[in-house]
Amino acid sequence: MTKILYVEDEPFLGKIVKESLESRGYDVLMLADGREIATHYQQFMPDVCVFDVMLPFRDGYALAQDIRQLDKQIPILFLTAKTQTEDVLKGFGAGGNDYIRKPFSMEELIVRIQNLRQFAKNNQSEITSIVLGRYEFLPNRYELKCGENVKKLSNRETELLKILAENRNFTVNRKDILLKIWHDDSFFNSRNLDVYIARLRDYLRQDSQLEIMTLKGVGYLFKVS
Amino acid sequence: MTKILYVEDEPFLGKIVKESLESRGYDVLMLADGREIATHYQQFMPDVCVFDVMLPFRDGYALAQDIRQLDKQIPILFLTAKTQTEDVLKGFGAGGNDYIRKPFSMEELIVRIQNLRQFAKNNQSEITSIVLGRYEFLPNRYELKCGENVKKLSNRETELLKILAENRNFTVNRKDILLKIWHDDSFFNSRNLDVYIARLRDYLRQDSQLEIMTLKGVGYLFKVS
DNA sequence: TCGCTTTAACCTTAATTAACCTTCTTTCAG
DNA sequence: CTGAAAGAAGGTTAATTAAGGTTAAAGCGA
Repeated sequence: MTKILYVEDEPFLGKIVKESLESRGYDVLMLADGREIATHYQQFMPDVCVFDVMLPFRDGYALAQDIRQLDKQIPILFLTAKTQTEDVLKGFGAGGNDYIRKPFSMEELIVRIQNLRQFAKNNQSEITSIVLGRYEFLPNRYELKCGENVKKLSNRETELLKILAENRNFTVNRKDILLKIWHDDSFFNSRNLDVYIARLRDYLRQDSQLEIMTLKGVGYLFKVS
Repeated sequence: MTKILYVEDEPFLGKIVKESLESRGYDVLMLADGREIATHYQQFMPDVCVFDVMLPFRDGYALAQDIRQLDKQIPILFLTAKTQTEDVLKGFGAGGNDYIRKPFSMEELIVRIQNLRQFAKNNQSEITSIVLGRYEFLPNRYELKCGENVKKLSNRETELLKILAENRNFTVNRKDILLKIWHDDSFFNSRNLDVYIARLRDYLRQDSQLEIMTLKGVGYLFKVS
């Protein structure tokens, strides 16, 4: 079931859109404004975000930037009455992935949501197993297998390895990891991350082809040949 | 360099769009119709497709279906004067990933192309390799190979060698390097660059054909025969 | 109490700063 | 016009600092 986080301040339109999406099998959380967006995001864990641009307190662009701090992948779609090209540019600049001008048809909204969703899915399609050299990582089961040997991973270990494995052969910023796992990049959490990196390196020592490489001042690169 | 396969039958509009994209550094192949699309696709190997919908012989939707036979991943963007929602639906149904209504602004087209490109990029890690004389440089792996010998490079070393290698046999300004790596060309960072240049020279000493030549007051020239 | 997470202490390595050396370039006396 | 002196630009190597690694011990919540 695809979950949609929808922020819309016009209650009448919001109600129609929400019900319309729900009638097609989407699970929709609608907010009237974007205060506390991060909290709602982390609790609801949506698959797609749909933001009206003009909102009280904080506009849709600001919300998109907040969400992008937490998740680089999740599709964000803007919905707005603004028709100026520069608004569209601003939307993409803020990390949005699509931009629909009001008035729009529900059909178009749905097809664009599906499109974004499918696109994003290719990046991380319900990962139940990731092969890492001689190892097999089962994030949903909190397990790391190496042949017959099954190592149980803790929650933090799994979260971290999941981020690294999803971005294998790409660099991941320290800051992004900290925000994603600890929701805060203070000094202590930073040292905390070091501890978990050391543990994962230890667990992955069986295959010399695997390497969690440090990029000082930047982050990590999990090399999987 | 991003390659765009653009099919447009209105020569006047086509010319403007093509030149506009080219002026921004895109490599554009424009076709006036979609006959032979598969051949052109396979020869040109574009990164993004942009199709007008109404075309002689075969419409944009049909072209999209053809392309999808060959490549499930490549982003396809439709460009059309049609404003009916059902056309948009048809576009997505045919395997398109975005749909812009004419008239559109070049800025919006470009930002939507960039967005699609970035999205698609996440799906495949491209391992690039630059051959430098007897060495092989793998910037994404932070490695410099010389035969069997693999030297791990640090973040700064890699960033610098990447700039030099990408511009091999061309001069690179000191200032550009400083701004790109250190985001600031103050005295200290300038001396910092000297230190890293010395290191790279040391690492590359195995092949006397390679030379990082100093152009005093200008920058460097990485000579690779 | 057990297992995980956090804090802490001490160690290692990359990045920066510093010190001193070399080489180009400019300039000005001859 | 020539060529040494002076200064700027950069080279080289070493020292320092800051980022992160490692291991152990202390919290802390079922």
